[in-house]
Amino acid sequence: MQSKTTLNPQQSYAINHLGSPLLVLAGAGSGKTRVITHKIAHLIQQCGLEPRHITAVTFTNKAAREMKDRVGRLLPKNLSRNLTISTFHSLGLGMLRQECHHLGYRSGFSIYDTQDTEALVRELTAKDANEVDRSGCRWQISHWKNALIMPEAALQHAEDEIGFTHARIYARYQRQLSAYNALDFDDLVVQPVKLLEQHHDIRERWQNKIRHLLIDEYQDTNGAQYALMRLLVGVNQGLTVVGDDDQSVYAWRGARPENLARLVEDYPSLKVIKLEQNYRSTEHILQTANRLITNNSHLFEKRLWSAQELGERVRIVTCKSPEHEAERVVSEILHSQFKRRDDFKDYAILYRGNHQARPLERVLMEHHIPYKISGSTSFFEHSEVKDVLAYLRLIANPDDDPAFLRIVNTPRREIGAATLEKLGQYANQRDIGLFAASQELGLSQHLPSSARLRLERFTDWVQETSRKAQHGDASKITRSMIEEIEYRDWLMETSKKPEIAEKRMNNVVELLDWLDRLAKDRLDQSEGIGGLVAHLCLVGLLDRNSDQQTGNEVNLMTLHAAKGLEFSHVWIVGVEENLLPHHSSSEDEQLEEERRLAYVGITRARKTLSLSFSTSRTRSGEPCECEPSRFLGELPTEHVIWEDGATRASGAEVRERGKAHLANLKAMLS
DNA sequence: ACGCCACCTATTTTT
DNA sequence: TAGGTGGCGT
Repeated sequence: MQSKTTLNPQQSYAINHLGSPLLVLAGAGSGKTRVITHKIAHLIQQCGLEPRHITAVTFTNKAAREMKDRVGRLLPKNLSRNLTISTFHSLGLGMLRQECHHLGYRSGFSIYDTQDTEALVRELTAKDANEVDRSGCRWQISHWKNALIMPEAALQHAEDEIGFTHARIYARYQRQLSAYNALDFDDLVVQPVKLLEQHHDIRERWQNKIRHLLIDEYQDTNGAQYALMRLLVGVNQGLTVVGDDDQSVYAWRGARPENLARLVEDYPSLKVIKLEQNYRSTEHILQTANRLITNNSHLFEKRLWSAQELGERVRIVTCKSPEHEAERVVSEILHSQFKRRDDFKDYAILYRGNHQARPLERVLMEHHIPYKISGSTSFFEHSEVKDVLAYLRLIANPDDDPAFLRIVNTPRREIGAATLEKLGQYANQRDIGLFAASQELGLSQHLPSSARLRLERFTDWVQETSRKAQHGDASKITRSMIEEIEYRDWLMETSKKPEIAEKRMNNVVELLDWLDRLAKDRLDQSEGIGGLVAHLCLVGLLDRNSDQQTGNEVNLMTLHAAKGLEFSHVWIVGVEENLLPHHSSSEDEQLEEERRLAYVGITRARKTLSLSFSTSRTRSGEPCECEPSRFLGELPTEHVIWEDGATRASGAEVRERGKAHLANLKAMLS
């Protein structure tokens, strides 16, 4: 690891460079985050730039939070306070919150997550028979948005029947969203782009606010994000982007690594700096990575070097089956951990697809080894969390029909399908939202008076709560709201077991606690409940996981999820043809992305790296033979060593080690 | 409103 | 093979 205080010449150059846009090509483990954090500190302390004029953008909330922490440690507290360090999406949300009326949105707008947009597409295609590929359509819509292609353009350029259908759905989708006064995640970048393109004055205002923009993981930017970046960078050209084309593994979701090249064209005065010294891995590992990636075509040549010792050779292990592979890996980890006296958390097992975690998980469990699988279901997928958020959404945004429908009868209010059907028709005719429709007296003619009464009770209650929310403390009102609707009872009623109801209620309580903290943090910004909810939808509660990251557990995750992390000891399993590279990635470009994925995995390792593959596995139920990945053949023979999985650890030996470990555990407990 | 059966599909995932 | 979804029946 690089010492805390020193910077190498390239890093220093990147930090000190001012006056023209800067592209930092930062190889794996070359200290790119350090460059960004130090540059921020430098801009403030040496250049006298005010913190509020600096914005740094990352791709995940976690990365943003870590960067905030690190900058905070470099600066006196009062200086880091007004910095903006956030994701593109949060940045966009902030802009929209101030300027949404210029785009026809009303304040209190809702943010729709993936599930919400899925539901919307489902609704839009309900009558179109089941001949529409819904997930494909949603996928396509997102790609259009990421490429800044508006519905009209999509319609014009549709090439086939499917494209045409999807484009028509896209147009309706977008219309529906704006009727709901709602934005999807992609809109959080696309709409700010529209805003800045259309309004010179607003653009200048934002350019004046953001005097220096820094972007991390730049190779992951998509078309819309690139456009936003360009619009935000003003005449003073305060731009620093850091990225690595060899670690671009998100093209499949719209990332455009060619944005690196575009930068050279769009900013003639661009300065390019390469960070090539790796502080992470030993020589054998680094050279293995270097060799693999030379098989890709490159825009910028880059050669990582390390001042570290040679270390151990990279091992390639042949196994009979994924089960055998899992036993082998686990046994090796036990052995190594015992021998080196290090922690389970120093070990990571990486794989291409989530399903590969299964056999590993089973074996780890058998041996009572603590492990952590990253990428579990999000907190927000729990129905109780969605319910509460839907309440808050409706209170902030009466036009949010999906929220209305979700909660109108949850808990039960005896407002049934027939009533909602009539309500929907009425709303449709008059082109208003369901909530507005249910408040209109004219509706009485269409509904029996008992239904009318129940509906009225609900809407009156929502309106009253909404009124309270405008003045009072948002989290307190949410708490009393949960009481008023007797949500706990509803959970008791609908859950199979009381323990489950309790667990679900705990989730609700956790959400409320979060709302508390959030409201306290942002008291000065006088956000409405809508603002809080929007923020919550974006930032999520992911942070709560990192709080509990004290556990000493073996890490299991996909290669994608491993990007940006490092571990002393890394295993990559399933390094097979059709798996890595994945069978659907046969074209050159896709193959290169698969190779980068392998590269990312390899460069996560500090001290030891092992790659394994099976010679057979069951594929879609059918057993099949498999070949070692072509990438293995591309590795430098002098840095790797091939081993036969069967010879090193027999089943008996695995069990033996397992027993020893178990005895260890027992000894520790007593 | 719920549960069961049949069918379909099977990368990577953040916001 | 397994898990998820949609439709239908109680």
